Amino acid sequence: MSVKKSGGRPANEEASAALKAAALRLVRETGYEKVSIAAIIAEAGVARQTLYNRWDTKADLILEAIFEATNSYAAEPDMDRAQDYRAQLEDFLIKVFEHLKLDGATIRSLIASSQQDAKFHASFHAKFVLPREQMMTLMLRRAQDHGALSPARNVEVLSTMIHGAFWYRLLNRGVLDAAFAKEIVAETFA
Amino acid sequence: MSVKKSGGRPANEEASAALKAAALRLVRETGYEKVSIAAIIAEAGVARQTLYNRWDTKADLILEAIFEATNSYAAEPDMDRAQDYRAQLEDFLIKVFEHLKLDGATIRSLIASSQQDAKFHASFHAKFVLPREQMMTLMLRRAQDHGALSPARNVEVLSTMIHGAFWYRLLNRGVLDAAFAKEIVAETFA
DNA sequence: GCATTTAGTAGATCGCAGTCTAACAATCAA
DNA sequence: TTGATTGTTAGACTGCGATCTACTAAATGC
Repeated sequence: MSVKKSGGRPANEEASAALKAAALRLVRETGYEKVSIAAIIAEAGVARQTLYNRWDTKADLILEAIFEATNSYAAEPDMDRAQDYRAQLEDFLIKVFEHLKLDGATIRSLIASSQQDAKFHASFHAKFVLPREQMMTLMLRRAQDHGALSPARNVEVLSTMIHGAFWYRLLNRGVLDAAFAKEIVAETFA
Repeated sequence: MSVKKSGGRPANEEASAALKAAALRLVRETGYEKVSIAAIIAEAGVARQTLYNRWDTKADLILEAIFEATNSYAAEPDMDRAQDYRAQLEDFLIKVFEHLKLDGATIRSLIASSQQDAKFHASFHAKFVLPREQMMTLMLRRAQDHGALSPARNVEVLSTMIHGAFWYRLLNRGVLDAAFAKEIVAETFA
């Protein structure tokens, strides 16, 4: 994929980096909707078309910028505590909520954008949504395998309910804090 | 509120009705994003400003159109079955999912719009989201009061998880069918 | 060199939501 | 009847994301 046939001017990687950095800075500072393409390319010192050579939409650019900057937040949960599955889930949720304090508003906007553009939805779902959902399902399945969760429970549905709970709070500007994480865990293992 | 001080030309109620009808028809037929204000006012045979005299945004108009047309779908669940709380919740979810087959795409777009406009979010939340959430909480509390659900459960959190589950599926283009309703109910009463 | 290919630049253009303007219409109060 | 008030109309205008155009720049292979 993306095989170069022959020569041609090489893409300027600094331009991509500058665009991502500008986009990230401006979006965190000003908010997704208020940042214009004009502002991003001005800040990056790059032509409009150069941006559109690399990304199809504003949402694509900002997804990649956020994604690169925060990949670590989707990290595999701590395996040292594999003995306590409740605590593991709680830690995971608290870490996710912590990240959302910084980028929650932007992620809300990306979710919104994904509702308006099927191509972007596919990319957002594959890069962002699905991996987190699978990680959650995996954690629940492990808890189930070790007897911490009844074998009768449907871990996929449970994962959707947990994930859904904080999407719902995020999209409705509800509070996402450690107390909510605890409450979700309590209901999950009830 | 909305007290008229004196005279002035009375607002043409037919124009409002025509706008709502045009908006509803076009949105269901063509999709939220693809319908332009120009198309709506052309179909309604009304001036642009007349629309903006009544609604602040496209989202406001379409919310009201959808809301009026489908108020019945948020109806109180069947009280004849008050003896079986699991079945009551399942029926409720199945009814909601049934409605989403018709207007799910539009509601996804309204959720997206509400992420981009704080004023619209407040109105959407008050008119659409909160009533449904409260109805769910009420159903769960009744089940709890009658011993169908453990008194240890947190019904607000449970309600968020149930509601969140189908928001999550809706926003991620997942399947919303009777089987999913059954699965949610099973996990809730597990 | 020179043709070919791919990128970058600057700026015009398009489509659409939302605002503004100016003229006209319908109502009430005096 | 006249003035004040509010609504409707048609259309210009603004702002922004996205596309398109024409030109320039940097690489490759012969």
